[in-house]
Amino acid sequence: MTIKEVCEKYDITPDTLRYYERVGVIPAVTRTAGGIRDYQETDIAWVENAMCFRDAGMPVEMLIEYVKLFQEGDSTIDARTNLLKEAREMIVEAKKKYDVALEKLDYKIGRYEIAQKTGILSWDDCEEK
Amino acid sequence: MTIKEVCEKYDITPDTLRYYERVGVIPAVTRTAGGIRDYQETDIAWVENAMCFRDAGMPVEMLIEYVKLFQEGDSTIDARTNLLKEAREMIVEAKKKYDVALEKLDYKIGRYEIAQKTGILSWDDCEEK
DNA sequence: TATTGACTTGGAGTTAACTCTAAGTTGTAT
DNA sequence: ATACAACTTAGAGTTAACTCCAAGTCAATA
Repeated sequence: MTIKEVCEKYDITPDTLRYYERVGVIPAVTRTAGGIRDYQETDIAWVENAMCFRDAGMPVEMLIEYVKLFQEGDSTIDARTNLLKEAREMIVEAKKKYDVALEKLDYKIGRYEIAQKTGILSWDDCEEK
Repeated sequence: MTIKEVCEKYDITPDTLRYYERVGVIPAVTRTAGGIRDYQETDIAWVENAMCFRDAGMPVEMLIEYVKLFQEGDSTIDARTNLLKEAREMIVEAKKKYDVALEKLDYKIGRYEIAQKTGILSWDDCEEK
């Protein structure tokens, strides 16, 4: 699979894909004899993982660390497990914050929808729930 | 309430608080005769809102836009409602991605915990669920 | 075989969101 | 009254994560 095809499949730019490889967010991608990237199953799986965790707000630094440990082999299983658990905690905490914001938003939106009918706000926009 | 007290209460730096005020993420804060910030209830509510939405990944630009509309008065109720709904959508979408990552992580962690017992990985680290 | 368009690299530039610095002011404690 | 910590501003600097650029190489087509 060419870089272009991977980009289209995952809606990502070639620059970002090359950047991920360069800094180590994903391991070195398979190349053709001429040196052109030719993504195999495994390369694509790494891309998918990277994007998934980036989308969940995990820092690039953390993904680089994981790939580095992975490449060092089985002796890093403990370290990798810890890293994954740390990542899990980060995501769980972030989700909590998203829920708080969502609750606040829903409250505000409810208020605003009432205000839209009357054309005026009969309450303090900054009030806390 | 002094800037320091607000910082301690919300675990934020004075620089960030001043930055938020400067760019308009929150409206101008109440001052003492000498020009020193003296946060009132309302000022603090704005800070709390700003932090809540920033924690949920809302861009500073969006908060600035909201405050700007708020200061323009009741004629912007529709615009503000739309902004809030857009924000809601962003958060809902982000949460979905967090859930996908969490599922992937839990699967991996489960695998790794088995591997920790044996000391080796008998599976491909990159496999997809 | 010549052209054309996609690919390559190293390195510089951009953007969002802070974070720091310098120079000066305020307010509290001796 | 004087020190001294905490506050003020404008503006510069930093960091993370891309994003772009220039100069060159590869590969499919006329």
